[in-house]
Amino acid sequence: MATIKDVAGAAGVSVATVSRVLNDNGYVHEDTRTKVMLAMKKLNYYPNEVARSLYKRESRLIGLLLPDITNPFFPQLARGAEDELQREGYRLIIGNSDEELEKELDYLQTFKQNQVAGILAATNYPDLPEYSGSFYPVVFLDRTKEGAPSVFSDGRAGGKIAAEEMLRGGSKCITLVKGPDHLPTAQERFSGALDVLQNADAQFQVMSAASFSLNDAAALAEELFAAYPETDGVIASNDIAAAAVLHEALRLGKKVPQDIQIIGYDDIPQSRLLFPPLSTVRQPAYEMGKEAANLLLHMIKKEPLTETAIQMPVTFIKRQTTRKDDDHE
Amino acid sequence: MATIKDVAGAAGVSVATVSRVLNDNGYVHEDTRTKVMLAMKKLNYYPNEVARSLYKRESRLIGLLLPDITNPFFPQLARGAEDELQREGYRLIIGNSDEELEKELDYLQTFKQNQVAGILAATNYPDLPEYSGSFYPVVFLDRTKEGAPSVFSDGRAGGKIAAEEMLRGGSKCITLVKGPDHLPTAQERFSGALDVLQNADAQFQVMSAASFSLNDAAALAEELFAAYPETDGVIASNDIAAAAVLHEALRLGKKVPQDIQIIGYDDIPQSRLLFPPLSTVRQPAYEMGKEAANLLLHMIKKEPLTETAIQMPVTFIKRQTTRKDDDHE
DNA sequence: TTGAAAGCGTTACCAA
DNA sequence: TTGGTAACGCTTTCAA
Repeated sequence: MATIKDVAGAAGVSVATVSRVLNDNGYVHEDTRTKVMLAMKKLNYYPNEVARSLYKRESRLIGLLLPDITNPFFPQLARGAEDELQREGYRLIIGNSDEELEKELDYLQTFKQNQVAGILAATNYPDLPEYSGSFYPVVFLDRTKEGAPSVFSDGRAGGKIAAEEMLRGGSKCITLVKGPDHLPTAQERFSGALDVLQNADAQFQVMSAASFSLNDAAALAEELFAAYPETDGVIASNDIAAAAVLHEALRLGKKVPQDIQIIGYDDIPQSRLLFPPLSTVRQPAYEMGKEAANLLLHMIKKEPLTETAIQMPVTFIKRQTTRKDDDHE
Repeated sequence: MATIKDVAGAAGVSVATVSRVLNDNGYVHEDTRTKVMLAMKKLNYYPNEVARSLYKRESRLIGLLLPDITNPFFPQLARGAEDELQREGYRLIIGNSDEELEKELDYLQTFKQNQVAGILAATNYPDLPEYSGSFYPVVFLDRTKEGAPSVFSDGRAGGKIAAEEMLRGGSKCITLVKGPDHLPTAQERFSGALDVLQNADAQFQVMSAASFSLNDAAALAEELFAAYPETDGVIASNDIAAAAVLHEALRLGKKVPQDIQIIGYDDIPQSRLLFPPLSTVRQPAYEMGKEAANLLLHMIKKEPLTETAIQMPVTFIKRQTTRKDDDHE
């Protein structure tokens, strides 16, 4: 690979002037500029990012920390971030933590060692000192932290909407599925729904999901109908859980949405391909990724921030696992 | 962040000896080693990867090029690779090409500028000069290239299995969905199935899918039943398409698998949550990612390779969108 | 067994 | 408007 020296040699100038044309700063005569550009073209020169990073003490890499890219919600977040970052010349180093502290710390460590320009973190441990040190800017993604830059959606509102729609459809014996205790986002949507249900004229019960994994979702769905066979409405903790519940309901011969309504959360792409297509509360994952990337970009450029905590709106996607208003039995 | 100089200062030795203990090479007295280790601990020192990379002209970063992480098949590939690379201290820089040449070249370029140690590429353009230059080792993932290291699964066998199972279930009017023309993997599974169908006592027709996107899949499913209402078996190009077909079949009031059998391809995690759970041909995506990472690791270490083209086995996952042997109408 | 110093490819300061 | 050179943090000769 050609270096700046080669270019300087070929153009008959010093590396300093090559650097100047490269970065478009300082004075450089028009003639020598073209000479240099020609040489660069001829040698197919591209600057070594590693050398740049070393000098600048900052690379054009962004660390993206995710619980698990295998969960369909996160790839969208990642894509949103990537597409945004891309345009400014930043790339992503990705790390899946599996929600394990050790893995997370390990990734954080290597992010630092690679002099990342910033970090996008969907973490369960926002209070880690690693996130408050001023090594690099951090934006929390799908998570909040008091006073820290973050992008998330309105979980309480989402939970409320789900419960309201469930009631509107006329369910009288609702099972509310509570997501993993350690996930604040899961708790928020849960408590939003709980509030509504508690003040409503409907019977309801709560079940707890151990995780968002497929296996746990399937197990939960079975338990749910075993424990509460009279359930005629399920507010699931996310779309995966909802799919599992839908699956189990159909397996038991129930008609959806006539016998039982089901509402998911997230609106992952696959949800519309379920049958019946899943009614769900949509989080704008791709846009959240974009917003977070944007915020981070501003921080990296040390531009003043107007807002530091960006809350994205949540919307109800009415498909066919819920009934119409006038569809009550 | 503490540097090697700080450590040297604190330990009262030269940076050279710190480097020696760091890399565990060359002679260093036991006493001075402990002195140095103590200093490192005290200063919470971790070597700057960027500086290392610059000197070594190789970073501990691996470029991972994917069509689209949003397609559920790829996150698994990525996780497999990540988990394997992780153990040897390598991290992933990720790039989604959307199958666009320009984006791909752009990522390849920046991978090089970041001096990646190697590249894992799920590319449609394996013949690009970028892949044959000897800048960095490359392993093709889910793709083949004559004589080049690659990890893929046996598409023809997969297609055959799908067709055989379809026939075994007794379908007589089969629609075979052909995936995008530009995807060799899609063509292979297609031609495998085609071979079987052509030599069988069954009527069949072919439909072409423009892409693997959800929207196209949904549109295709509608067209399929409009064009071939008598279809009693669909061999889909992948699980997304199969989900769409299943969806449409149920919407039309068909019984699955009694009226129509459906077979997918890939076995993405969500497929078992469909109802009825999808019968499909499984590609071991996670393992493929692992194998590819492993192969690449060997190449990076310049270890001799026994095999360079690794073909992974494909298996039929019998769930409930296909009939039993004796289940014929 | 240790240290001095060159070099990896840039950028930026200071002189010219 | 240009060039020389120190510096970024590390590794690796080469000498001592």
